[in-house]
Formats: sequence, C-alpha cells, structure tokens
Amino acid sequence: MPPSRQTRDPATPLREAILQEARTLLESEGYAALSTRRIASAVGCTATSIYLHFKSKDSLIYALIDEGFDELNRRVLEVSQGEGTALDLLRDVALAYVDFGLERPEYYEIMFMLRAEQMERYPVDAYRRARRSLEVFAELTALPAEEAARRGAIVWSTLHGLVSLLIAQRIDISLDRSALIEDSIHSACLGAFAALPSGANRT
Amino acid sequence: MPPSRQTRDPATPLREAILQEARTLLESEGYAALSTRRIASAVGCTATSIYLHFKSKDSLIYALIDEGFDELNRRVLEVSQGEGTALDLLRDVALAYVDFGLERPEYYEIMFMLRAEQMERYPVDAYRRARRSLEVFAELTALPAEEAARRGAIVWSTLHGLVSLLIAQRIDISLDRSALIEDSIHSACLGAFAALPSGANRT
DNA sequence: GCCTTACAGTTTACGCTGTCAACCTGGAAT
DNA sequence: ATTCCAGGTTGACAGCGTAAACTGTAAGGC
Repeated sequence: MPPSRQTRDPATPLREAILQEARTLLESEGYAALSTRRIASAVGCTATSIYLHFKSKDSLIYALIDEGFDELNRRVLEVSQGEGTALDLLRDVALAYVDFGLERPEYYEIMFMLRAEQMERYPVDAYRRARRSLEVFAELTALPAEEAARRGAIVWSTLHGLVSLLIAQRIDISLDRSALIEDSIHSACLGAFAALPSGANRT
Repeated sequence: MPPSRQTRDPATPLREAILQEARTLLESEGYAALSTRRIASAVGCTATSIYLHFKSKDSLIYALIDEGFDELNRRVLEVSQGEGTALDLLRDVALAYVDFGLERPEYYEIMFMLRAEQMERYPVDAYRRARRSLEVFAELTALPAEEAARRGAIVWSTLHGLVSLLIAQRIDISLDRSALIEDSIHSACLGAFAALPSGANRT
C-alpha cells in the first residue's frame, strides 16, 4: 500500500456542516439541546446520516470537546510563556483557565462536567494531548514529579470547583464575583506554593 | 376551613415503596439508571402511578436530594459542634464534607453535580434549609458577613472541586489519594484564614 | 338498598431520544 | 453495458417523561 497516510477525519462537506451545526447548537442552547435529529434537520439531512461520519453521538461530542481543549490549551500555553515569577505565571494561567470556563461555559460543561463513566471511552492519546494545559499547573510549581502532580491537582480542583459552581449558578449571586475569583485564584496559588502537611512526613 | 394543617407528604404505602426503590436504584446503579419505568416495574405498579404521588420525576429526585442534604447536614453540624480552634473545627468540617461526597457519591452527584438550570425549580424554602451545612464554612471564619460569605464560598468551591473530580474519576489515579485530600483541605483552610488580596483594598 | 362521588390505579398514547438494518441511487470502473 | 460502491434515505426498535382517558372500588347520603 502507498505510504500516503490519510487523515482519519475525511472532512467531507456534510461532516463539516454537521460539526458546524453542532457547534452552533451547543453555543446557543447548550449541551442538553444537542440531539441528532435537531442537528440533522438544521443541516438538511437525516439523523442516521450523522452515523456515516461519526461513530456515535458521543464521538461527535468528542470532536467538540477536542475543539474546546484546543482553545483552552492555546490560551493557557500562551499565557504560561509570559514573563514573571512562577507565582505570577501561575496566577495568570489560573485566570486564563477561569476566563475560559466563564466565557465558554457550554464547552467547559462538556469538557469537565459530563459524567464520563457512561460515555464511551475517550481515545487515550487524544485524552493525553487534550489535557496538556492541566499539566502546566504542576510544571509551574517546579517541584519533584510526585509532589508537583499533587500540587497541580490541588490547583486544578480549586479552580474547577469555582468555575463549575459559577457556571451552575450555585454560588450566591450577591457575592462580588470578581473579588471571589481573585481570592480563589490567590488561594489556589497558596495551594501550589505554601507549606502543606503531606510534604513534611513523606519521602 | 379547619385549622388542621395536613402534611404535604401523605406517606402512603405506594409512595414509600417508590421512594425506597428510587433510593435502591440510585445507590446501586446511579442517577442515570433512575427511570420512572424501572422504578415502577421494580415496585409493581405502572410508570404513571408515580405521578399520583410525585408531581414529576424531578420532584421525586428532589425528595432524594433532601435526604442527601439531611445526612450531609447531620454529619457537618455534628462535627462543627466539637471542641478546638476555629481552624481545627474547619478542618474537621471540611473532612466531613469530603467524606460524605466520597462515601455517598450518587447522592453527591444529584445534590451538586446536576445541571440545575434545566430541572424544575427546587422549592425555595427547602433550598435554604437544605444548604444549612454550607453556611458553616462561612460561620467558622468568624469574619464580617460579606467577607465571611466570600471565604465560605472559597472553602466550599475548593472542596467541591476536589470531590467532584474524584467522583468523576478525572484525577490521575496514581496520585496518593489521602495525601491529596489532606493537602486540599489544608489549602481550603488557607483560603478561609490566610490574607487574601480582595480584603485589603475594599471596605 | 341504591346512587353518587372520590380516589387509586391502569391503559393508551404522544413526542422525544440514540441507533441499527435494509434499502435506494447516482456515478465511476471494468 | 454491467457491476460495484460510497453516501444517502426509510423505517423500525427500545427506551424515555408524561398527559388524557378509562376502570374498579370503597365511602357517604338518601
């Protein structure tokens, strides 16, 4: 066989149209409004035609998730290459993460707030690449691998808690939003750099 | 009309059986497995009979959510009345919150991880009472109302980020779980008591 | 003792979901 | 001219929440 390795996303016109409509629907009405029949009728084909271009509805969603991760990675990696102390950079990166979540809540929702157990398996390689930006949290701590990973997870989960509760509108709206975000990011940075108990009595 | 105020939950046998089966199904197979038809067939009635006892499927879920909040409140309030410094108490309360989430993930999921926008409105009074335990975070800071509320929100969102990502199995399993929890709780306490930027230049 | 009313449950149905098997159809290759 | 096939459609299945209409049964009034 010839060595021409063909891309596994043939990018036919209909496939593009389906993706575009899925994007539009997701952004305008959210994940809950994404149904194969709605996409199909907006695009002018039948629901089953979607399965000629995507293995399942989940894999269509994954294409959107990938786009979301592309944007998140772009934002985070760009900011992470700025100048300043590690603390400054971590603050900027954290803000970039939070901004992404609040500016693109529908993407954040499918990326981080969907029950993944009951979706079909996200391709492993894609998963690694997708979460590139999350590793930045760990790297910026400049600590040994194991502790860095833990600190990174703490930063991420702190930011994720904030973003997901804000998106779900579960945080008292009378709170000053920007002060909350500012303080949360500061607190997340403390989680990255302050002395924490488990570092003391473990190798 | 007579002053006899009747309870709004008549507690008929069938209603109890439906609730019991919903609990069982939730705990054994999770929220996604909860369907009116499954509950009905397990209980030995038809799906529509559920609507004789619950206004909607959502209101049945709310009954389960209430039970979850009852348990969370019980655990948190009990711990919050222990002895020790405010920091000690906050640590204990935070651990109680995390333990609840990890021991009862299905309840945590319906209480905090469901997209509430698209469920019918949770009764306002129930909502207030339900989230009693979350106010404990703010109270333990012993700060003026506004700042206490912000600090409480930071603690909550930090813990929620940790719990929700652990439940969703999105955190690298090679991480030492108990060290992560210990450090996260410590970090959350820093978020409650450490100097944070927004307190400095605001009234 | 009969009729009415109310309740508690069932039957049936509607419109929605993701997905599969079978079918069709136009154009390129033999 | 015939065959093959990629790319689409039709129709169907099993499941979902829920509304409307129907049925059986028990209690209360005459």
